[in-house]
Amino acid sequence: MIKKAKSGARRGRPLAFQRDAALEQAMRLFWSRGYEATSVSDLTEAMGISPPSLYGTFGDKKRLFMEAVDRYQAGPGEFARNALVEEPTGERAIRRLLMDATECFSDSRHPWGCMVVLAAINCTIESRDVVNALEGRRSDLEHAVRDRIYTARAAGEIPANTDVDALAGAVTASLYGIAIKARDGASRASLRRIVEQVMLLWPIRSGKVRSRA
Amino acid sequence: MIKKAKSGARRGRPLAFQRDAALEQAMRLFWSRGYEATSVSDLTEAMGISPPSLYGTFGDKKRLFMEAVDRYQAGPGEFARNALVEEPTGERAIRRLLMDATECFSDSRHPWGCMVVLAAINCTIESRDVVNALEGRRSDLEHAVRDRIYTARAAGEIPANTDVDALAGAVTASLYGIAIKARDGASRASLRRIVEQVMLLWPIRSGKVRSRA
DNA sequence: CTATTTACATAGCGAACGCTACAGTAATAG
DNA sequence: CTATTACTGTAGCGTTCGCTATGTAAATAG
Repeated sequence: MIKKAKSGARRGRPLAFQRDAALEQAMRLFWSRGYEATSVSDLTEAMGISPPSLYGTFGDKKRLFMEAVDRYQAGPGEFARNALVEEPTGERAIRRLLMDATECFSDSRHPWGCMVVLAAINCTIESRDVVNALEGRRSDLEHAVRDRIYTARAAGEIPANTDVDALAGAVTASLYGIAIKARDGASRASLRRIVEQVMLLWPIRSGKVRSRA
Repeated sequence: MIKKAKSGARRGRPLAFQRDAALEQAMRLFWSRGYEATSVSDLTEAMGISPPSLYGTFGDKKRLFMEAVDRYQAGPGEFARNALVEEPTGERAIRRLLMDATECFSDSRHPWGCMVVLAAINCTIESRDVVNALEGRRSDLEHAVRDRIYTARAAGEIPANTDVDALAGAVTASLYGIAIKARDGASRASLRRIVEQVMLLWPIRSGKVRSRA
């Protein structure tokens, strides 16, 4: 087992690879293929290290995946938290969430789609931990979206009788659907137009929920 | 190799199992776990047959999966085509599509979510055929939804300047998102409310696209 | 220097993968 | 009956899976 040192000169032979760069490659592989479809030999090859180095540095395949998910959410997936926190109104926050998701999910510089949505859909029972972990991340997002819309309603931005849960559900469902469409190769322009369409759901302030024609 | 006979008395030893019932079990397994995460031994156990019987009757794992997808679309997934064909107006067709999808995807009598959306997300490169096949099915659905909305627009049900592609994209993205939420265990009631929310996107007839508040 | 610590490289573990060879069994054809 | 055809059960093929035992190399500690 390879131990970690906090700082200064570490006792033994130093790592012959950059931990961050190797983790980045693992993230990309897990992102594009998913947890179980990415084999340890796929990983070692992409990371440029041997199996004992992988296990010594990252524990095992499962912990490497979890760390890759953390890296995803702190890196390419950072847009979600930013959008919900940095925008002054609920509408701008949700619009930016969906628009930035569209940009990220269709960025040609990395795999298409959302790692949190797509990386652990098809798993055997042995990988239940991983499935539950990503399910938890999705649940966290849904709660954050709901909270942001509640805040907007409390601020009087939308009618008091707005069904916040349903609106948040529609927003996150759209996000998941956009992730799948991006994975399928949908153009960025088409995804943007979908976002514009979804944003028409945002309630008007007049206090009356729009009814059907 | 086991050959097929069209009718009448077949020459050799008869099948010791019901082909349809075995295929049904295979469909359920592929539906709940996905293509690669379902092993041939999982399949033979659930189908109650031995590997040579599976290979003799269905070809190989890939062809069995394809046939299971056909069975899914002709059975539990039949709602999609029905909704688009049987309803008199575009709005009722889309509403029924999403509502029936919600019922199907959260039906406790079979696996949650949509097989076409979820059964081949995480695959290795060797299963590219399977991935492309499901991608094609999704593309077919999107075209059908688009066509149905075009028809509605041509019939004057919605404004002539409606962005049909974007609307169809939003509908199918919602459908995919609902599939993922159902897989995650979302309640049927919450999904229904999401559908109601999404249906607020349906354009009004007055000829003026709704603007934001 | 030696001792200790840590990481690397090779090589391979047991198990599961998709799939099939082989022998036997149950039907029809004549 | 025998011959032919078709399916079944057992047993195992070669490969890959996640993971690790073993021995060596490269750093610090004293």
